[in-house]
Amino acid sequence: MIRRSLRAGAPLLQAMEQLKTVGLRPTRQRLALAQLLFERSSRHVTAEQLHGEARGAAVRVSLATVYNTLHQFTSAGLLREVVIDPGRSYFDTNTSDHHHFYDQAHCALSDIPGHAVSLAFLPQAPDGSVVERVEVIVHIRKVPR
Amino acid sequence: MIRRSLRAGAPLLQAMEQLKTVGLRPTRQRLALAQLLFERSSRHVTAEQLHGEARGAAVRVSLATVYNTLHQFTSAGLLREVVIDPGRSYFDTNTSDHHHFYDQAHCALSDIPGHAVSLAFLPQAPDGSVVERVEVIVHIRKVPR
DNA sequence: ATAGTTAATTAGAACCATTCTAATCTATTG
DNA sequence: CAATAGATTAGAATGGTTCTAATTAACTAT
Ligand SMILES: [Mn+2]
Ligand SMILES: [Mn+2]
Ligand SMILES: [Zn+2]
Ligand SMILES: [Zn+2]
Repeated sequence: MIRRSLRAGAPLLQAMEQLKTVGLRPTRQRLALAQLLFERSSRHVTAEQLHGEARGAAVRVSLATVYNTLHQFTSAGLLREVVIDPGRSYFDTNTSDHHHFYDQAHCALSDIPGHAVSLAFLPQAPDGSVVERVEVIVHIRKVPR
Repeated sequence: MIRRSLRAGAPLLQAMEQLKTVGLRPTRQRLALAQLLFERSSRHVTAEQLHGEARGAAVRVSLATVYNTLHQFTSAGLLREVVIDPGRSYFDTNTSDHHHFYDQAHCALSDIPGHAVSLAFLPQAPDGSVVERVEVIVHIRKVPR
């Protein structure tokens, strides 16, 4: 018990810190979801997936709260929403500048480091608007080896 | 009446030609939708929008047929599906190599010619897969002038 | 032209990810 | 320890999309 708490202490404290700095109350549910999301690196999860993981880890949390939390984390800059699949949103724990490979047949997203793609634009943004973000999606397909 | 038929003849024949070459029966509904889609250049429409236009043009067609037709046209290479908005698919009449500006606040899509964007890749596609298409989405935001 | 065959259309139901509601609970503050 | 603002929740509602199975229309062979 004690040993487990001690081990779990570091990521939990880190999660509390994160939540405090973005002005969200560190509730049991948000702390648990933050740990599931951020203890591994670079994840692309759907709300249903994360809800399933929470249940699997014996964390009692409603699907509504999972949705609320994912959106709050996104607004706070802790997550990024990736819209790539009609009718399903992915949430990306990698908020650094990067792009994606996407295998549509397998609904599989993987990262491309931002520095690995360079692009030269001619077109200005339409008059009266400003560029917010450039997103590059490389659609790939599995082939027999 | 006659004058109208004669004028409408050209695009209608063109639409029949298109459908025939992709192996789809030129039904009243598909011909009407093809005309609505292709008589103007570079459109980005949702199924509901196109259905509304058809109704406005006194074309009797069900929403199910609009969906069927959009997907068939997409499979046939006459349209391209653009997934950019969670829970809404756009169909693009421009099937040439090009990219998009997207104003999320106004759900407004506009084209960027393919030749206006050049990119230098370092990353290979993951092992056992091949690049199918590279999609660039430039997220823009309207600013006060 | 006609009949037979195949494909397309349709209304309405079903689906399903997501959002909403309003009641309950919890963290925070004084 | 109140009082209050904020968070969670079950379950209903939403809305774009897909499905179903019955009807209608296009095509093919005669
Ligand atoms: Mn969202
Ligand atoms: Mn689709
Ligand atoms: Zn990513
Ligand atoms: Zn386009």
